[in-house]
Amino acid sequence: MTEIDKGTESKILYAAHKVFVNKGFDGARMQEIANEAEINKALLHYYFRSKEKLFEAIFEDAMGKFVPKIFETFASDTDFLKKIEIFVEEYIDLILENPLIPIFILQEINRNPERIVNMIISKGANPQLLQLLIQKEVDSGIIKPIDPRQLFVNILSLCIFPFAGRPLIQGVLFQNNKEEYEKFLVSRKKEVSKFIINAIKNNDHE
Amino acid sequence: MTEIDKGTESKILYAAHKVFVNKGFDGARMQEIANEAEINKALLHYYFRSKEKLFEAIFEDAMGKFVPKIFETFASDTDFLKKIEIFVEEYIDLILENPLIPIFILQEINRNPERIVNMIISKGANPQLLQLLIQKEVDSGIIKPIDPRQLFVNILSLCIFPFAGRPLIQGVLFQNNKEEYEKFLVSRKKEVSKFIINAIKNNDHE
DNA sequence: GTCTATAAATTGATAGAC
DNA sequence: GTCTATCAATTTATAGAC
Repeated sequence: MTEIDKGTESKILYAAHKVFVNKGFDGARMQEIANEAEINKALLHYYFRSKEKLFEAIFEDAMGKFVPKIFETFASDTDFLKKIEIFVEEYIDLILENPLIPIFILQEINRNPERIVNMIISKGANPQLLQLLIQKEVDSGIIKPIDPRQLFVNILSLCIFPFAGRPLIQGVLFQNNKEEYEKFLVSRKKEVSKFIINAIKNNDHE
Repeated sequence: MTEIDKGTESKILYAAHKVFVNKGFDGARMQEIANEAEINKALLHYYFRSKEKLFEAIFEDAMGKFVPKIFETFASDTDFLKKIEIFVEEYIDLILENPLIPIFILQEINRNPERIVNMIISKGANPQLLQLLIQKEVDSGIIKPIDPRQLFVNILSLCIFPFAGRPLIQGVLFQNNKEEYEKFLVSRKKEVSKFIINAIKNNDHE
């Protein structure tokens, strides 16, 4: 806790977040969460019925922070290429503040793929709108012809993967230099949108 | 086993691969591996001392299939842009045959980041060479100025992420239509290299 | 090499006192 | 609400017969 004791339930949620995000559901231990929260293990079951319920609270919260954001930025009515710049910058910033969330989410959706879709839709995701919006840019000739879904997945890939694969890339490309990799990630905020815009901008158009 | 009984050790490795890749180390159970291999649980410990040792055999094998390949393609002496085409096509094909390996590797390197680096180097990865090679292309004006490491990470992101995030993307963008998503992944073999080449090709140059 | 039986340790969950 | 003590089930690993 950064703040001064916000009550037991908050302490539990904070501790559970830390442990689940680091270890995943299968690797997490209720005892470790209790220790982290500086309370007794039995109290976890008093506030949340089971490990599964406690996990769901944490997972839903993580999804809520990372999924709607994707669709919000693109729903604004700025210039499309500008929207990409803003999205990439803000999304990488968001992940920089919670660098373990991507691998946590990827891990858990693969462990239990069924529950995902409804959760996402309920959190306000509107993939159809986003696709139409991209298609409109293609039709008007502002960007080169591309399947909107491919572009969408490309954008997400470029933002998210470097965090999910961090140990690998940091180890191989940066001799495990944490600070250098941090800089590398920060500089991606500009590099990635440059890369995407170069890829799709239609130079014939004016 | 697709082939007719290759001996106990092979049966174990095949079964362990299946279970570990699907469930991860923490989620895997020795009993399930034994069932899958149609042998007794004690026999697992006879052939491999412990769950940890058995896991390492599987993990090393997975790394061996997916890491060296990255550097091999780029070491050939074809035209650089052609190399990107070939790499993207072949690497996506490789993952299509083992679609769960990416999330498996990402999950396990995050669970135990330390052991990674040495393993990769020992498998013949040569990141320095690849960086120099990209830098040469920049210097000669064939591709636009870019940090070689950024380009490298971009290529990997675009190839790997759509598999790691499959349940999410397939669920949201494809209403969970498995066949459609399969087609989408296959068409990425062409789409991704087009995207990358558009992004980096220097049109001023000739 | 392969099996049955079982040990030994871990872990999620509950009972019951305060 | 919070704690101690403990249950019950699971799970890795080993002993020992064949």
